[in-house]
Amino acid sequence: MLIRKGLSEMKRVTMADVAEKANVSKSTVSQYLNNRFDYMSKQTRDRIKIAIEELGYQPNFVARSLKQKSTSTIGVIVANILHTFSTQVLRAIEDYFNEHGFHAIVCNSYNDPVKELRYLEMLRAKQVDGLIVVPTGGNLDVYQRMIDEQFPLVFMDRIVEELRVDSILLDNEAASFIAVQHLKEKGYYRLGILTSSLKGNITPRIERVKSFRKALQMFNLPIYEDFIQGYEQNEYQFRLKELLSLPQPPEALLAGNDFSLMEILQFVKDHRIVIPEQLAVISVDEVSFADIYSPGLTTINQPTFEMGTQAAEMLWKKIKKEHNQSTNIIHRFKPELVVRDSC
Amino acid sequence: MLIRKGLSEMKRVTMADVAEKANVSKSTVSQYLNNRFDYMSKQTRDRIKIAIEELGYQPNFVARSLKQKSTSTIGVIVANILHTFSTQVLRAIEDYFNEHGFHAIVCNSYNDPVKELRYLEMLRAKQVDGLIVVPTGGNLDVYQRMIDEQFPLVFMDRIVEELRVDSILLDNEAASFIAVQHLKEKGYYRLGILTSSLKGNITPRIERVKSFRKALQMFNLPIYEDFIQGYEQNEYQFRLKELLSLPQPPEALLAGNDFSLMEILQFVKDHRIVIPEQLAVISVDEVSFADIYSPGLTTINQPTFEMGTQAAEMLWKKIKKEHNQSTNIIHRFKPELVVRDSC
DNA sequence: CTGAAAGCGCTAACAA
DNA sequence: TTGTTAGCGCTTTCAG
Repeated sequence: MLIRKGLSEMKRVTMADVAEKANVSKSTVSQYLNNRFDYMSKQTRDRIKIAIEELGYQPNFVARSLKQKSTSTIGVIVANILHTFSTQVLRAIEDYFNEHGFHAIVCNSYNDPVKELRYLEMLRAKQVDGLIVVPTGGNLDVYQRMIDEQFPLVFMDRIVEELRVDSILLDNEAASFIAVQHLKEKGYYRLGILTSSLKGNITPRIERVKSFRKALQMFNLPIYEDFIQGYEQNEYQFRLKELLSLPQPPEALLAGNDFSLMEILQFVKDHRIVIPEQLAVISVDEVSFADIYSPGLTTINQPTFEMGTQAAEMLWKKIKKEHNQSTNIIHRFKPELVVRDSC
Repeated sequence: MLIRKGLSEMKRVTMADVAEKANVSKSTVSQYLNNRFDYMSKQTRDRIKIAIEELGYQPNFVARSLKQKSTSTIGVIVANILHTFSTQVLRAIEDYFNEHGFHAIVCNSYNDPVKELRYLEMLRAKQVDGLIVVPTGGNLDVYQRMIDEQFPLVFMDRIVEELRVDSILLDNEAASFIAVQHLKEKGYYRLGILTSSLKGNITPRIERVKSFRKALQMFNLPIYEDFIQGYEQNEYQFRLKELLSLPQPPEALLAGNDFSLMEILQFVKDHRIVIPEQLAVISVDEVSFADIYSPGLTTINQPTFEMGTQAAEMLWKKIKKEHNQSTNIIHRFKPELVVRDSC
């Protein structure tokens, strides 16, 4: 892999070195490396093989990328890799692209459009072949330019109304409907949904809240606006206290995401509330401990792997030009109800 | 960003286009982009600025990488991104490198040396500037060559005896000692440790089991070999059944990792065992639900962020040649006991 | 203060 | 069947 020169001078082995050693030209070596054996004599092939092994030659993909205008690398920008949703989706994307010899550069925007912009620019400068992103909602102009250029792009989890981009989302309406239907069947009457901050227009939160209301109507249940809330991180505990101290508190709560579920469970524990007798609980997003918690937690699961795989496949087709770039299909995935004992 | 040619021909804007438009040479544009303004007249600077904006020029990092032999990209190979440990470490690495304008390509080896090898080769071919890896234990020759070449490399979580590589690990001995000490103080006498398969020589598992025995000796507690086990994934439940059906079952169990903890809690739930009265539980690795579980789970936490940051910093110094490449310091991080109610 | 020219390592016509 | 040649887009001496 390295050629020793003089005492300690090192130099990377290049294709030229291989060519020289094998007594052929660079282009022949290039042919060899790209498996174009069609017109190559067994002899030269062997000579090249030996030369490569003896020198420990390893191709320089960067040079190849420059020439071919393709890096076999994609970029993925998620909000925060610490969220289960992100990791599972990432795993699926990873697995898919690795099958095709591609790699992924992973970035966290932390929901900050400024960070997002920096990543977008660097990733494009690094010539990634495509991008899968959970968009913050900012940087419309940058995305629009990408769309105009037909740059392969797929959004996940969120919709940006102004942009025509194919997007992968949960069918959030179905999630809310399933929850309400299940709760009604179980005999609960005063239902609520609690999720993270509604500021910032995060699609899944907005959609779940909105369609929760719609579902209540549809199932002829009363709508208590107090029970339909997006809380800031630090207000959950005292707001829950208020909520459950009401003369007519909610009988059942839908946690709009795993974070909200944790907060609810924290409150339940601190106040020795019995689930489901005193408060029924159901949540969107599976959590690792749904099974082992007592009582088992009824959850509405997102098919995260399928969603990640689908995003990857769509991007792949765009990269390979097998797919029209400028569609904006919203792919909705059905959530799945897993009934346990919390409602 | 694109120049329209004829009817629909598109062409990426290059430095040459900017140079032409601004009436300067490519090298001047290059100077500009690299902030070498020292000897540049205000005029040319402005002209270049305008030309860049009007053309929507974006530098091609690949070309730059080829010339400079540095990609500002590192590779990270973890066993499985779905593990909490991996995500947290990854986050820390990400954050650190982004501060320095670097990006990370993330790969999952799934503990498979063959996959690991493929990744190593591709990442090197893509000319990453350094590598952080949780090694499978295979591919010794490849790593040895990297070491010989002084390629920036840091290991995490596992030691490969045969290789001189700087490594970041938990002080596993301390973890076992803390557990045994705490359990003894709480009055438990018959102690056990359960962890994942001991085949495959995975450092943390081996070390935790080994030092658990040592700790028992040190604290004058009896050693029951039956209670010191590495189970395969599918045998936990029936082995636990055997274990807890013994005339003298363990009074307390240390879960060697989060996976083992889940299995224990599953068993506990299925058999209505009361923690800590019938069985005390403590675990290495924090889990998200330690607080909200009833009873709260006493855990021995790894400082994952610090570990990730340290790995990143070490790699950074090696990349920047501020650090000797060929040391093999094992950095041990102290775990932290968080007492809750499960023992 | 700016430009000319060589070259990073590889690919791909086109020749031979 | 193999070699020659001309770049890919950028950086970097070295001249001017």
